[in-house]
Amino acid sequence: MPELPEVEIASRNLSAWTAGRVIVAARTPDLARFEGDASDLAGRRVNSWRRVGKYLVAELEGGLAVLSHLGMTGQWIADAPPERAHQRVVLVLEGAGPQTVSLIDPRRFGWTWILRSADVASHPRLVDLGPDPLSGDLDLEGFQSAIGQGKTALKSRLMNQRVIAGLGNIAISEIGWRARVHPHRACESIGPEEWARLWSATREHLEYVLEVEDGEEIEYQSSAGAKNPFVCYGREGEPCSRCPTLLDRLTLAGRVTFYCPTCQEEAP
DNA sequence: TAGTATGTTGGCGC
DNA sequence: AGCGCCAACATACT
Repeated sequence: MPELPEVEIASRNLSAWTAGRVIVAARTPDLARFEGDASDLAGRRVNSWRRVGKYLVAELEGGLAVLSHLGMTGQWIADAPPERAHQRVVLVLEGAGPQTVSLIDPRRFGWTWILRSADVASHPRLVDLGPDPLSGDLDLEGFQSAIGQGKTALKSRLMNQRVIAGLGNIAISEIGWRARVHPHRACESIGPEEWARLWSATREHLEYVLEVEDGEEIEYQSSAGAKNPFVCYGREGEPCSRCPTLLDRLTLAGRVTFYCPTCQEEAP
């Protein structure tokens, strides 16, 4: 599930659960997609967690860091019961507060790395990431210049983590619909007002999802009984909430995008 | 059973 | 060089 907002929530939760506390032991019930030596974590105090695009970074005392990516289905939760399925990494903590935090990842697309803090910024997964749309640094001008003016489809640029870091397949549908810009549009054809709408839509989408998904355990849309919180994603065949048109779907780069054929015209 | 899934990498052809 | 497309990774759910 995780796109930028879910990873941001995970970062805040992990910080609240573990900052200032000592890791007694680290267990890796499933070593898939884990690099480094888990035993290096024992005895280290957690200084902080932060988010970089869709990555989580924990800084530990002594210049060690944990880098974590949630893949498609990963989430960190506190005090997972031992019988909880799909636990891939478990950090056991000392003192008051949750006794463990666990990476739960049914589909096992997530990754965890143990590395030196000094090597985080140059890690191959992080070194080429584009600007983060939630960082205070990025504004409309920076957003537009990051995406650029080529012939490439808007969706491709927004999905490319080297262009802008953190947006995912859901965000692309939501941003396009909110901004009333078709995902197939060549970036060079997008006008100033549309750029302004795209940037506002990006911020509004991210802030909206941060609000609705805030909590200790993120609910996947695919899980039984989960309500679709999105304005457009997953709503093929439902009426657009701005006009009577039924929302449609298209595939680009192997991923489905939902859109309104009336509000989001294919040609400028 | 087949189809689908919120991510990323790497190969191929253009 | 950069893109579109595809397959791969591994699993759960409908």
